Amino acid sequence: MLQINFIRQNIDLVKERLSVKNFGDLSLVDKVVDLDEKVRKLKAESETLQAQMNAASKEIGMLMGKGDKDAAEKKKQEVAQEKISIQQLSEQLAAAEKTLHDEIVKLPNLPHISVPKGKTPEENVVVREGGKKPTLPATAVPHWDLIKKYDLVDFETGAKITGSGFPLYKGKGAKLQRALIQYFLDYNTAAGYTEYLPPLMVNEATAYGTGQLPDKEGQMYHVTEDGFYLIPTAEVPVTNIYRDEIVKETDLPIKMTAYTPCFRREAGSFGKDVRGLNRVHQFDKVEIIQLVNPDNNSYDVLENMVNHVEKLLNFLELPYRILKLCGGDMGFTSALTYDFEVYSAAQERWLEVSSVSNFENFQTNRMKIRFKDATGKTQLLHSLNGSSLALPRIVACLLENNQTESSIELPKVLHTYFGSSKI
RNA sequence: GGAGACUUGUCCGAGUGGUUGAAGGAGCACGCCUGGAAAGUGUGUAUACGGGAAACUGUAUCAAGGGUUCGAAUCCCUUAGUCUCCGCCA
Repeated sequence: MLQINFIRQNIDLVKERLSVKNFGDLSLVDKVVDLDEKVRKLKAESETLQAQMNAASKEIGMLMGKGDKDAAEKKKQEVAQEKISIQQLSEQLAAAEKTLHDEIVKLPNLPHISVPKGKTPEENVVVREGGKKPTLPATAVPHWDLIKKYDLVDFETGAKITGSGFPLYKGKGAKLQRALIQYFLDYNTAAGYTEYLPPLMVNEATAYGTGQLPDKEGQMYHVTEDGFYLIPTAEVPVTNIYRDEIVKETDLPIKMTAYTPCFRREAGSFGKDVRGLNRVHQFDKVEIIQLVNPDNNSYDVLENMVNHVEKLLNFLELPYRILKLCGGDMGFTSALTYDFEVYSAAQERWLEVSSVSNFENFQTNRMKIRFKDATGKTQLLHSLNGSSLALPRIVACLLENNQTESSIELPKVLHTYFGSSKI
């Protein structure tokens, strides 16, 4: 959520930045400013009346204390009149505040100054590429065939148990998941991230905090009986750990990592993109999250996280590229996003495996995650997060890119974790 | 799932309708004391929003929401959470 004070003081800048994100309705900015003015006016009126009433009530209390019942009764009558107008005014105020809030949450985060203009994914900018695309044997096949050949994932039985898009990992396929999760977590904790294992279902307030509600409601599985949502990413429960908290400046930065399954309805998606492990309803992911002091440049932290994920891909010996997303392709809450894609050699296409973003204070404003600075002032933190990494597409690439006639050769870092150098 | 107890500031803990944003203590910060420290001692120590150049000031907040009342931390209702016992269960 953007800060209303900031909008009020930077109307033109806000509009200009929103246009980079191709935000359609710039008049919403004016609307929000008008609503804010209305709220403030009503608030001033209402509080003045309230102050009068509080003073009168105190007087009555004092009169009662002195035993002057008649005077107290008289005062009561007077106050009773005022009470009605206070009620009316506070109803108006509450309605105005709700309207303001409903409108302001529709405004997406402002993109960072360096975000390229653009509407479609084609306009994302390739920052750099790394790794080497392999030369595959003539007999090379996509991962969904390799999965069958080595009996790693049973999609059909997964569909029988739950539905399509719920893979059942099996044997070495299951073990590879475990090995990757373990490796990613070890790699992250070695870099100073604290490991968490959060609840996989969250309540409404939590889903709202990271911005999944209200606009991405359809993306999440909803347990209506209890009002819970299955998490679409560890970002949701983990960032909310600090919701409504004021932390000490000396505790910063807060670095957290978590492995969780992720659940996504992906309503309406189908076709060749969703074959095999390319897009599923349940998948495993390890996430990294940082809450940092906004006075230190949080974009340095973003670069740092990008380098962290990039090194991981180097260790996995996968060919990758890093994209800086254009305004139109960025998420609602993000100020700057880098996507990581790995090259799936048999499918001959790039697959997104990580998305690293700086949200500045957009999420923390919603969640009221703050710290006390040196002067004793409370300030919002900046939040950042990224995947390190999402497993299914990594697995797809590991399988495809490392296939030989009779085996799949795993990168060295996984040998100990997997207990073997090949499948 | 059933029965009961409870939920106050950073923490502990008073407080059953009236100058209570909230006693007291601990912690923390600053000062005094000290050669230095401990002890002692003094002062200060929530958040949000609004007004004001500032000093300061108004409103709200005692789990959350609603109600009764001129007035609620205190009374009533609803919800959530914690604990204890029973049931069930990995």
